[in-house]
Amino acid sequence: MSASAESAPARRGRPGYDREQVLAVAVELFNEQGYDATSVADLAQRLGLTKSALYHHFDSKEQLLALALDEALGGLEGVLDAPADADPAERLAAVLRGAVLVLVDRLPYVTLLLRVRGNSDVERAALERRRAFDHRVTMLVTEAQSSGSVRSDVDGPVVTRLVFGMVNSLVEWYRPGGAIDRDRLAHDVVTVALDGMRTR
Amino acid sequence: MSASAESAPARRGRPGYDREQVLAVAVELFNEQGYDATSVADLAQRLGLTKSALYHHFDSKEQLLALALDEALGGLEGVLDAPADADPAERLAAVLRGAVLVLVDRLPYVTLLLRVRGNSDVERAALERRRAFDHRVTMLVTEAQSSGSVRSDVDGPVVTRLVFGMVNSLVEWYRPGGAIDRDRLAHDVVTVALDGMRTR
DNA sequence: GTCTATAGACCGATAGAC
DNA sequence: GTCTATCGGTCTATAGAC
Repeated sequence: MSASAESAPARRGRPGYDREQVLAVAVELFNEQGYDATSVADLAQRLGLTKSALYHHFDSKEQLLALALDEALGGLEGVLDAPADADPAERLAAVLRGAVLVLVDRLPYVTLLLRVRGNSDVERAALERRRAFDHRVTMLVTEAQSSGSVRSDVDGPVVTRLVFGMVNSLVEWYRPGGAIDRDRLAHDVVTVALDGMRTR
Repeated sequence: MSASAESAPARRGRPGYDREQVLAVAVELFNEQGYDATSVADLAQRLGLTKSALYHHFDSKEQLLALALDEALGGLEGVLDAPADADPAERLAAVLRGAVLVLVDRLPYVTLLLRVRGNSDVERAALERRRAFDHRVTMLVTEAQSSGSVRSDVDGPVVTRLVFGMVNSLVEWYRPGGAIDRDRLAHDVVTVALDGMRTR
C-alpha cells in the first residue's frame, strides 16, 4: 500500500471504528448474549457510541450477522478447496485438522455460525451453505470407507456427523491462549476421532 | 390412583391444556425459534389460545424454561446416579450409552438445555448443574486413565469434552422415528467414541 | 461521523368480564 | 379457563442538527 497505515485508509477526525472492528465487537456480543437477545443499543453501549452512529456503519443488525456468517463459512469452505491429492484417508485427516484450525482461528465467527437456527433469510442461506459443506465431507468419508480406511460397520453419514459434532463442540469450551495451543488441539482431535479414547 | 384417568385429574369444561402439554409445545417452539426470539404471543397462537389463557397455566415465560431445563438435567443426573459397580471402563461405557438414551428420550428438553448460554438466573443455575454433571464424568474418565483403559496421551478433561461434545451434537441432527433406532444409535456412538472411525 | 429525539411495532404481564 | 383491552417498557430504524 501507499503511505500511513497498513491496509485501511488513514483515519481522520474522531477516532471512530471501521466496519471490521465494529463487526468483531458485535460478534463477541452476539456470542455472549445471543443474537436475538442483543439489541443495537447494547452494541452501541459496548462501543461507546450511540445507535445512530452505528447505523452510519451498517444498514441493519442483520447485515452484521450476514457478514459474520460469511467469514466463518468462507474459512470452512477453504479447507475443502485447498489440498486435493493423496489417498482418501490422508485427505480426511487433513480436512479434520484444517477444520479445527479454522474453528480456532475464527472462533467467534464459527461459534456464531454454529448457533444459527434458520430464523430469517440470512440464517437460512447460511444453513444452506453449511449443508453443502457437510455433504462434501460426507462424500469424502464414504470414499474412505470404500477404500477400507474408515470402518464400514457404522453408516457413513452417521460417522461423519459424529466426528464433526466432536469438532464443532470445540466452540463450547476451547479458548485460545489457554494451556493447549491450536496445533496440540488439532492433533488431539484427530487422534480421538480416528482411534477413539480406548487404549489398545 | 383412584377412578377416572391415569395420573391427572379428569378434565372438565373446555378441553384446554394441562401444564405438561403446554410445556411440551413451548419447548418445541423454543427449539424452533430460540427462547428469546419466541414471544408468549407466538406460543399462544400455536396452542390456539390467547396470552391471558396461557398466563393462567404459568407465572412467566421463564418458568416454562426452568421446568424444561429441570426435565433434561434430571435425566442426565440419573445416568450417573444409577449403576455403580464394575471397572471404570465399563462404567464409562454405560454412562456414555445412558447419556445417549436420555438425550434421545428427552430430545426436545436436552436440546433446549444445550442451547442455554447463562443469560438469566434460571439459565445460570442450569449451567451450574451441567458443570457439576461434566465434572463427575471427567472424574470417571481420569479414573479410567489411571486403570489403563483410556489413553493417557490426551488430557483427561479434553478427551471427556471431545467425547461428550460428540454425544451432545446428536441434538443437531438425530430425529426419533427415522432409519436409525435409539439402541443402534447408542451402539454406534459408543463404538466411535471408544475406537474411533479408522479401521485397524 | 457523531449526536438528540422519536416513530411505530412488539414485548411480557395484568385487570377484569364472562 | 377463556376472553378483550391495555399498561409500561423495549425494540429496530430513521430524521435532522452539528
